[in-house]
Amino acid sequence: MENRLYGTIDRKSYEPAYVQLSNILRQQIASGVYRPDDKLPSEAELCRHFEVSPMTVRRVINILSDQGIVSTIQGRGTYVKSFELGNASFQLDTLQQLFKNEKETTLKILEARIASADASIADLLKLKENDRVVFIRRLISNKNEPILYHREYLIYDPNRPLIEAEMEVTSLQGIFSGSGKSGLKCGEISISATLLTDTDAKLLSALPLSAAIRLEHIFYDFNNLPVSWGWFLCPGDRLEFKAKIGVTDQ
Amino acid sequence: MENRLYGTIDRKSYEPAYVQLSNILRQQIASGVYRPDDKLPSEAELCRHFEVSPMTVRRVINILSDQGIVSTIQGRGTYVKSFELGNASFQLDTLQQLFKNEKETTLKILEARIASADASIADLLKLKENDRVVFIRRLISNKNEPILYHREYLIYDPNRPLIEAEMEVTSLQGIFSGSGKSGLKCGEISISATLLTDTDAKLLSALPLSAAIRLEHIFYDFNNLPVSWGWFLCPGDRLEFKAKIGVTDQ
DNA sequence: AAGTGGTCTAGACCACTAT
DNA sequence: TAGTGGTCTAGACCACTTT
Repeated sequence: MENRLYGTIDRKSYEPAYVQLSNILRQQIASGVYRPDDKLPSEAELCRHFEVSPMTVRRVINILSDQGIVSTIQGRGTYVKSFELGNASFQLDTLQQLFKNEKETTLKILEARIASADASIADLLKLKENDRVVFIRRLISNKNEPILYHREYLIYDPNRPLIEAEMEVTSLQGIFSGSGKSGLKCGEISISATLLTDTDAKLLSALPLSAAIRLEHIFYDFNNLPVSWGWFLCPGDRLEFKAKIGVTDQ
Repeated sequence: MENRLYGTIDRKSYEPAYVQLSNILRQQIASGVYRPDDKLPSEAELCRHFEVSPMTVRRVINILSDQGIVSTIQGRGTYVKSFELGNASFQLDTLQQLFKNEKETTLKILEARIASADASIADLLKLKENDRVVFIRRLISNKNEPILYHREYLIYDPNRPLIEAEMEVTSLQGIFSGSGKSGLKCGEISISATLLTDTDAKLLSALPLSAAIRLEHIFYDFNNLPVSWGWFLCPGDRLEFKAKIGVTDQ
């Protein structure tokens, strides 16, 4: 094959060799030196040209493979992938970043009380009907514009002081850190679209009959028991979740 | 420290040592042997106990770190992380899977014609106003229920036969593979909530004034020029994007 | 000084694919 | 048989943190 290898690794750089090499290859793919379905040079060739050990090249290929940029076939070679829509991933850290500017983001507890579980909540939290639950409503605003409205049902734990601690919460993490003193292990979140009710729209200073993103969540403790169920509402125009896809030459 | 290490690696297993070890550690974390903020045994200890080389242990720690389960601090140790909401990621492969059952999923081209770009489209696709673009409307249905309505504006390329090839497309990938014969390099996608217009609602057999997920996309070729801009609409109740978060003991 | 994570080497052996 | 990716070793050296 013709030699399309170029670039060298600066051993004096603070950047590790594997970072440099993966950047070199990613840029060559992004700039079209290697096109989708092209075969990359073999690992042995990469070792020789860039004067690194097999393990280092292996690491680089794994990184590119994890990023969905190349795929490997044992015995055949490493090939450039064309991007797939399904690889796009939306990160919730957009939400998290709301809380970075603490002074601009405020969290207000609208309501916090002990209630009794109706059939659907009992089912979700694996309780009996009429068992006690904690019901909390929160409003999160940025620069005095309400952005998120959160409703949550928590397993009631008489040993846990609940409301006081919540008042100071200024991070999204903090909202849930109080839930269940044994700690949360995992959870599921789903995203959907919904129509705001009149009362919800008023709370969020949104127009009646406007659309909103709904983020529903359920969290489990280390005994795999549900601890919290609830959902966030966010008016369609106040928050945007973005995803990048494909190779970027940064 | 007390010795909480247990489990062994089966060298005869078809599963590589690094997979076995990362599963062992993940399960111990999931089952509460190591709790959030706990320190894992040092890499040297793991080497000794599981009788593997430092590189193998390193690889395992990197995997767990990539999965957001542990974090490492040089000179101090490896610690179990409590899960962060911001780590949740929604994958679009939910969409992709629609097309897995080819017989149940159909794609209908509602319209495909050459149009002239208005100001906003010219701006997005980096054209001049009134330049020619290809406008396509598609309806994607599952078991005869419409699920996605797609509108797309493509750079017009007189050398490319457009419509014929599109008719046979039965994958989400295929929708875009025709766009720009030089191939697509990357793109951006954003997700938001919107209200369906009356005509859109009719097309999607949805109630008027119902909410929908809107996925807007723009794709670029290897010259970093925009090739395609458009959006999908999906009624709020027909498709759900889910994310898992935290440690799962699978 | 001792312990920790982080990078890297120069090989070995294996499984798979092509010819 | 030769070439490819995949796993793994048994060290080395470095940077950082703790004591």
